[in-house]
Amino acid sequence: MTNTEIAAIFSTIADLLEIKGDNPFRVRSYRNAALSIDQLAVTLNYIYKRDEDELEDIPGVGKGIHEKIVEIIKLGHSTLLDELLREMPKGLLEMLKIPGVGPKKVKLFYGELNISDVDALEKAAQSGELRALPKMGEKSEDKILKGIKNYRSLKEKSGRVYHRTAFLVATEIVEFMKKAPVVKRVEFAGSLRRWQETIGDIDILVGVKKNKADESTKHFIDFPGTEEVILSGLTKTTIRLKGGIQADLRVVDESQYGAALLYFTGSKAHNVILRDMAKKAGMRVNEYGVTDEETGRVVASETEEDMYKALGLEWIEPELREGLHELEAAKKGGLPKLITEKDIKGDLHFHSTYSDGSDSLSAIAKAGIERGLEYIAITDHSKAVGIARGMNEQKLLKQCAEIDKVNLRLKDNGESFTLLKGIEVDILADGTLDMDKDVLSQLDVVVAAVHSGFAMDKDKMTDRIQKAMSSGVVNIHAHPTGRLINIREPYELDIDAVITSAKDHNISLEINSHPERLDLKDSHIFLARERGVKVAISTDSHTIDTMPYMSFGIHNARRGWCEKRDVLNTMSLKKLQSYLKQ
DNA sequence: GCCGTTTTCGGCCCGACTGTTTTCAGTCG
Repeated sequence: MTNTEIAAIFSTIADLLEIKGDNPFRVRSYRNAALSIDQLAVTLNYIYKRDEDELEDIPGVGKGIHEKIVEIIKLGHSTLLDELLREMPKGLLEMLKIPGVGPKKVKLFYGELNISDVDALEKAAQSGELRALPKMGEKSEDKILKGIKNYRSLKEKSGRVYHRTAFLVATEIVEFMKKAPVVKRVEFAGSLRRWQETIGDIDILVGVKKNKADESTKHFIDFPGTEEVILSGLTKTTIRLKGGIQADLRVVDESQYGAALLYFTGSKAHNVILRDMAKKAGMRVNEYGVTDEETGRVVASETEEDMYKALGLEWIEPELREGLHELEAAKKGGLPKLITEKDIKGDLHFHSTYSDGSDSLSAIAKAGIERGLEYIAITDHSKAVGIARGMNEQKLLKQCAEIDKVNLRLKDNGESFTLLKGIEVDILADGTLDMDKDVLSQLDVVVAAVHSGFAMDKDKMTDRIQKAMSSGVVNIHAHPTGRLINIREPYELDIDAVITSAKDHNISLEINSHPERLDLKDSHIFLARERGVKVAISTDSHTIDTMPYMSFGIHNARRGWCEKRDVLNTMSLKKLQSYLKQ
């Protein structure tokens, strides 16, 4: 069973215990453990096999959850969950997903009216049965009906959107908010600012001059993309946009902007740990500042730097704020110096008209120069990928000759830009490469990837990739897990073993920057980096229009704690060429 | 159920908004 599946079991246990009215701190423990397990870079199964007791090194996992993990690994299910599901129907869990319906309401509806799923809840709300219950009225019924409608339309779209999708809308909102004269500062916060791969809703933070909150709220509601105002108070407003995404606005006094930005950037786990640390130091942290408990004086609020500093911490990059190791590192002054956009010197995965790309070699070179790159590796598909017009040996050699010509012309024109000869060669089902080795060894860079046989079992797939890695000609292993976010699960793979092989054969793992791929994902990047494996941040562009996607890969690398030295394509052309030759 | 620079018990982040009530519980982030 995967970490995500085991995390889901604990999360479900937490929901059911909460409906039952169990100790809220026990509920929180299961929820924390679920979060922590889902963010883990190694599999629970791997830890269990290596040394069972190490399970308790996972934050939020103690004796009780340790035992339950072992039970799930051994039996394939949890007896506690089975028991809870005998007491309460599964449909109650779905009811929790309706906005405005929480555990107490679910318990009330189930206990008093025997409502056990969303359909029954809808009927009861329509017939006006719910208003007979304590603390329920007509408005509550309306709210639930609306909530059910939204839940159903979102369910079709999986609820979370790609970072890029949310980013484009959020940028529009930010620009719109800047037009209001009362708005002194505005930016997006939340998972968007942390560059999480998918986004649940958009958080916008606005700083205004004293007592000007309502003007900015009015302006926000007038955003042309607004479909419906869900709630609106003095400092907090939520709207639903026409595409279905929800956007939250928070308005604070500009003198408290840093405190609010820190708070609304999160993550929740980061905030919880931060507040706990503050508490131990006699301070209280909220969205308005850091307060010294003893004197009652606010000691920081204006900037994030001030906030962290007041707690004895370095400023932490948003991408690191996941409540994993960053606060400990900040305390010791041991935060990484994250890679930035300007560290990138080239792109090592690019398709041209020689396979399924839409631009010519010279157009790609021109675009590379315009973006200030030193090099782009042309890596078209090999023949196994028929649908992408993959190349045979002959065509590849022909392409190499044209690359030489383009490079000569660039040199004559005084350009310091080079196209590298490369390929994205297929790793066939048996682990051999889809191209003659003698031809491959003539190239500057060989990118290898799996494009078929995704349903292979875990051991076979792992062997297949390891065999390709030991071929002696591969430099980069592309989109290592094959996932498409929200579309296709990664293929079964022992990522630990693949990272070890990459290290043994000095192969770089790709961070594919396409917003639907982001493969490797953040936690695997962290693991690779820890083991000393370099990553290559590539766009896998099929048109020059997607070259800006590099930015998504960079932020993903930052989420994996990558510094400049961890990334292959931060090397200058000269360095890279001698590195690849070795 | 977890956790420990006030350790093995007694805590556990903090505040806004809503709807239903007359002071607050429930939900959300």
